[in-house]
Amino acid sequence: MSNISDVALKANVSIATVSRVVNESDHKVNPATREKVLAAIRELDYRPNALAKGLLMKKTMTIGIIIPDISNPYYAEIVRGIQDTADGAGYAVMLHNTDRKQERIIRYIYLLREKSADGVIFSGGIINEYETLSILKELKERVVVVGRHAVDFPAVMVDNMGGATQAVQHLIGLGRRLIGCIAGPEGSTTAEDRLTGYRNALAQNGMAFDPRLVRRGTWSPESGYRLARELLAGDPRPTALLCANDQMAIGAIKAARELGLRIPGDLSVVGFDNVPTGSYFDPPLTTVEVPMYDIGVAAMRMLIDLLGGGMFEKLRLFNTKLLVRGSTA
Amino acid sequence: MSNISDVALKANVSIATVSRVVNESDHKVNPATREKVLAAIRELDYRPNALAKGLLMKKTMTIGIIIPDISNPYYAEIVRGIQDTADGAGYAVMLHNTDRKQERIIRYIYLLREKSADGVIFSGGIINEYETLSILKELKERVVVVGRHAVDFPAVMVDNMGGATQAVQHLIGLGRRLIGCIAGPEGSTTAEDRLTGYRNALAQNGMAFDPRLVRRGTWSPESGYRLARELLAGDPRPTALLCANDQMAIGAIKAARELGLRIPGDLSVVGFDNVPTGSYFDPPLTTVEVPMYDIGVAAMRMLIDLLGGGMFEKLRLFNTKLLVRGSTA
DNA sequence: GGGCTACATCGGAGATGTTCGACATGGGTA
DNA sequence: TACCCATGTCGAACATCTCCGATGTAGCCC
Repeated sequence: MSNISDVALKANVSIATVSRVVNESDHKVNPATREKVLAAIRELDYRPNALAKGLLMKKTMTIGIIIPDISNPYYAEIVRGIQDTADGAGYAVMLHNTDRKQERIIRYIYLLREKSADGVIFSGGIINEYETLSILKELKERVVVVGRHAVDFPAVMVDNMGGATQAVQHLIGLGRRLIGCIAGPEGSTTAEDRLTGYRNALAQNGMAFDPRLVRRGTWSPESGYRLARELLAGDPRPTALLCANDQMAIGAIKAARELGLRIPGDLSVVGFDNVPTGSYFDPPLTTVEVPMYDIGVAAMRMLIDLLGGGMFEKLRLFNTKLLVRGSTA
Repeated sequence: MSNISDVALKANVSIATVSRVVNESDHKVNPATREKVLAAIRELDYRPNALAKGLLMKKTMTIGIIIPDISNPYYAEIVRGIQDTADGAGYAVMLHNTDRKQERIIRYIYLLREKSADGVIFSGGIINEYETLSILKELKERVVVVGRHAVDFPAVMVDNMGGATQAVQHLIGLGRRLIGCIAGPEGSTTAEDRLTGYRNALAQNGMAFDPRLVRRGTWSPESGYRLARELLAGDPRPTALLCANDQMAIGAIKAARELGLRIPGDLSVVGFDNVPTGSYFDPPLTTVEVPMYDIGVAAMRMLIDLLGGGMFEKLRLFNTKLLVRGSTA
């Protein structure tokens, strides 16, 4: 690969002149010279070496994303929003999956530091997250967080509590009284908030919280299926189910069907997130819409502002929206 | 952030010695000195700067992935396989979405060059791909391709043709004679191969290919839905449908349901890929399984071998497997 | 015991590719 | 002649690795 001095040699000018042409720093360069340089660049197919540039400028135009799992459509959609925005602003993206393992989170944070990433977008917490995330502090104000976290970074959040409350309210409005919940895993703030929203709605309606109606899954369809079978075989048997995400709701519906229960008649089910395929189910899945893509966009915008150094809104809260479809009645 | 000379200063040794300790190059360093250096490193929380290292060594331990769209679960699963393997070998991953736009493909290739990525995994072709991909040649043998492509790189391929043929064979075996096809978009070799497999199966059974039974979608559920409505309203009306991926199959099933058709009775539907939620549908989706995760793993392994410089298998073909579930009978 | 050799250990300096401020040059104008 | 503006050149700096040479010491032979 040719470098800047190859270009300088070929164009018969100095290295600095080439640099000026490439960076269009100031137009203090003779048009004829500029043309010579551009011709040499074309001929050698020269591109400036980003490593050298980054080393000198202390800016790499690269950001890191740390999430639990890209094969989870929830995160895939957020990442897509981040990437489109990053790309538009000239940033490249490094992606890391943690599976919520503390060891990996820490490792990736250090890796991103070594690679001089300009900033990091982090999502998907773990239990003892404070000590873990404080490592991120070393990146000095270069972090945006998606979701509620133990450390105070600029954040994009979702009103998970409100969404869950609204969903349960909807079920109560339909006359359901035995409302079960397939919650997310412990340690996930998203899971906690949705569960809290569920409890709040019960409380607001003077209904008792019954732990026998609650199970904790892992976000996967399999876990939703398994736990729904448990709940539906138990006593009391719920007549409605709030699932902490669509994947588990999908699993739950399958379980109900296998047990001969009609949906929504015998069992109403609400999911969460509004993944693309939810509306294609039979019955179409009632769900709490979370604008994943927009969340990604907002997170990246916030990071760009942060890197820009000016003032900006340190917190962006997204509201959810209940989408009533066929799985509840 | 502290650098190597800070460490050298603190440990009272030369930069070279610190480097030797950090890289454990050879044990030609006094244990006492090593301990001093390690202590300084711990104290300053020093990490070598990957930019400087990469610049010098001409190796960044970073690879690029260029795919159409990470929010497509098919690619998300492949990417997950790539990343797990890359991570295990110490490689970081930069991700780029092209939406199959030539302009973006080219831009990302150049970007990866600028950033000195050690290698690239490419998937998701476009029409005039030869000229586009020949740019990749400049990366000089540092590319692994997923799927059939116009340029000869080491490749991981899927027997899409065989899979489609087997699926149609299955439908014919069930007594279906009017078999429609919702194919993928033009320009995608995956789409072409699956369509060819469909035609081959018809030919092998002495059945005529009827273009009225074929439509081309965009892989999305929406397109599957829309095109299925077209096909099912047309004449002749198909009694079975091969869809080029699960997403479109899901859309097609919804369309059929809305038209009052029973599945699989009135219409048998086969998808392709085996996305995780397919088995949770009602009826569970018969599909051609493509081992996406393993494909990602194989592609990354191949790239690692390629970067290693030794000999290795330049082509890896994955067979598909028909998963007969409830959507066909 | 002295001198030489060999080896273990460590330091110096160059090289990687880039940007940019400081400085040089050259021609034109007052 | 002096000065100024438009261009172009030079060299430092970024952080790292590695070759090569320097230093010191121990062992060995005479």
